[in-house]
Amino acid sequence: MRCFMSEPVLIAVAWPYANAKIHVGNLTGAYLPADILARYHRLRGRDVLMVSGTDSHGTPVTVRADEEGTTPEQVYKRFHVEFIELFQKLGLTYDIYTTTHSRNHFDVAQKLFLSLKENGYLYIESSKQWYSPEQERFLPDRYVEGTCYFCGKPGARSDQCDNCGHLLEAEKLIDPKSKIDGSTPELRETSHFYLDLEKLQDQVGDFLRERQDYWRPNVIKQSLGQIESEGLHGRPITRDLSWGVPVPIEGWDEKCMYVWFEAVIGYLSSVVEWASLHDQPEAWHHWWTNPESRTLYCIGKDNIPFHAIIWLAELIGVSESFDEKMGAEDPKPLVLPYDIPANEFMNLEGRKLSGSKNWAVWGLDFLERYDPDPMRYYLTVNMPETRDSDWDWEEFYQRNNNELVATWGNLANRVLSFAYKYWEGRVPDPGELREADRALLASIREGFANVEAHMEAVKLRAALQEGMRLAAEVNKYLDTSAPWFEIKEDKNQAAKSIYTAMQAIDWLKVIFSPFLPHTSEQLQSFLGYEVPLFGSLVTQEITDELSTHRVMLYEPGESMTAKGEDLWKPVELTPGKPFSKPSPLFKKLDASIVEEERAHLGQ
RNA sequence: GGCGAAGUAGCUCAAUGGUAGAGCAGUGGACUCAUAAGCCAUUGGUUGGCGGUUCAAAUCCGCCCUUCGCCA
Repeated sequence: MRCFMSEPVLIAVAWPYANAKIHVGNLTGAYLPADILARYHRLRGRDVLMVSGTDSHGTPVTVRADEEGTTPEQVYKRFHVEFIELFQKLGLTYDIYTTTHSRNHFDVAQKLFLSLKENGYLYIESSKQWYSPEQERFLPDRYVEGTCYFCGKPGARSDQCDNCGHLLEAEKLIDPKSKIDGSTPELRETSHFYLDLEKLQDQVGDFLRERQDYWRPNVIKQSLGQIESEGLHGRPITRDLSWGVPVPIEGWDEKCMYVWFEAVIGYLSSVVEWASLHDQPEAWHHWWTNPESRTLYCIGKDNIPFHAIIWLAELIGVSESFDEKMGAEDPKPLVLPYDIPANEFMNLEGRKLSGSKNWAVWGLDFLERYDPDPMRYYLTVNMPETRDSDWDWEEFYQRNNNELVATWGNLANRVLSFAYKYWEGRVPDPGELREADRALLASIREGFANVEAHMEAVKLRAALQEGMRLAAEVNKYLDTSAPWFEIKEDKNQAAKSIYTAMQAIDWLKVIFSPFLPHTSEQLQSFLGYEVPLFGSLVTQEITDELSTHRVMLYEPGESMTAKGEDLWKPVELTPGKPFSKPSPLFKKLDASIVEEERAHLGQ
């Protein structure tokens, strides 16, 4: 059983939707920055929980299931299993990666829905929707096609014409047909619950205004801009659909909650699930009702309104009612977002990513040919933190060879090889350090503080850049002290140089570990540590009354970060300590990969 | 159409009113422990365009162009 004594940090990661593979844009936008933050906070000894899961419900999943002649559940599971495989290979340390299709999520989502209703933030309104008499069910807009009343072209969806771009009113669509069986649907009156955003808008606006100085401008201004220009309006949060979380009200069990309303609740339900899987069912409070808790939402810019407005409004509206429903004697409100460091998008070779045109670099496909750390490196130095960025194979190749291999990997290799050769695999004893040695170590020490500042501000590319600058500084130091000369004259002098460089590498290993965990662990073992920095990822099948679902869990195990100590600081390397013969951390890539990879695009 | 973000060296990005900088690429050099890696030096910019405010603008204001996201 784990004890939670330290500062709670919840890393809430966007939930991938179960109808498309994950590409580098998804990774750099949300999933990778989340893991970098999670690992950093773990190193600080904080009580980190990184959570997410597959967004499994909604119309697109049912559309695909219909097309493939299978069930929505099978469709979501196929993607879900692939997502987990990718995250595991890339080393994304989700404490729990689950799904919205679980009994637990249903319970939590329904409790939250009822809390909002009881607190007066839901209302019912009726509208006209397409209904298929043949199938005896309502049809989503995208199931109905007809002729556009603007441009006269057939094949227009009932809500929008792809030909002329006009938004359409369903009633006016000419000759509507169901895409499923070609039958003619009719418009019928139907009722739905709406989230009363008008009632919550002042509280949402005030909350955002208080965070103007440290949230990213894109997030704050977009949300406030909408509130201040148009104001917020009620939004329907239920659907006439069977694949989803049923509305928990008598007479409404034919309807489901709308995915955008329900999936974000996963940030809460996954923590509840994590707690119960670890036999500490009350532990979710540590992150969700504790005023000390910091919740960071890692998302892409397309998700900003759902998090900075709608989810925020849900949390404010629920207040302590959810805790009450969970049986708390002294119920507390849910914790509101500490930060939402949304990223922009990543393009590919100058063009927008497009799954349907195969204009994408797919995560799993990439990892069949390359290692995870080079991908993590390139995606971080190119992270779209302030504007859209671009994946360019030439640049990937250059940065891998010039920066990872040449500056950092080669530094570790040259120093450890030299030390291994002349000191028989033991850390040399430096005696008293010289001025230049102390100066180098002082600047790495300063590096911890610099990188820390960037990490706390979620400026990950600047943080990694600082790490590389420090690695270059060690290279410069070596060139000046030139231990390969010293060794010929006076081995004691060389011992000082090599000890200093090894010490620097040991520290840089920590600084780089949130970004490059696989190679930092390799260094950890080369340097003779018996315990790894981080734990490992495992999967498990969970069966509940609803279904069976796979979860991925992070297990701290016996790792250094499991102890809850602050490891983000220089620790002295013991002279005489045994270490092993090193091998290169990174592979040098051949220039030919650029053309090969480019040839695959768009095929 | 409304809201928002972005446009700076060949490329990727810094620089919140005070002489436009860094890394990579390019060019030149000395060295050899290391994955021919590393180190030193160096070329390169009408800051998307036009206008305005100011002693001073990449930065503030207005209009326009281009790209992207959300909403209608």
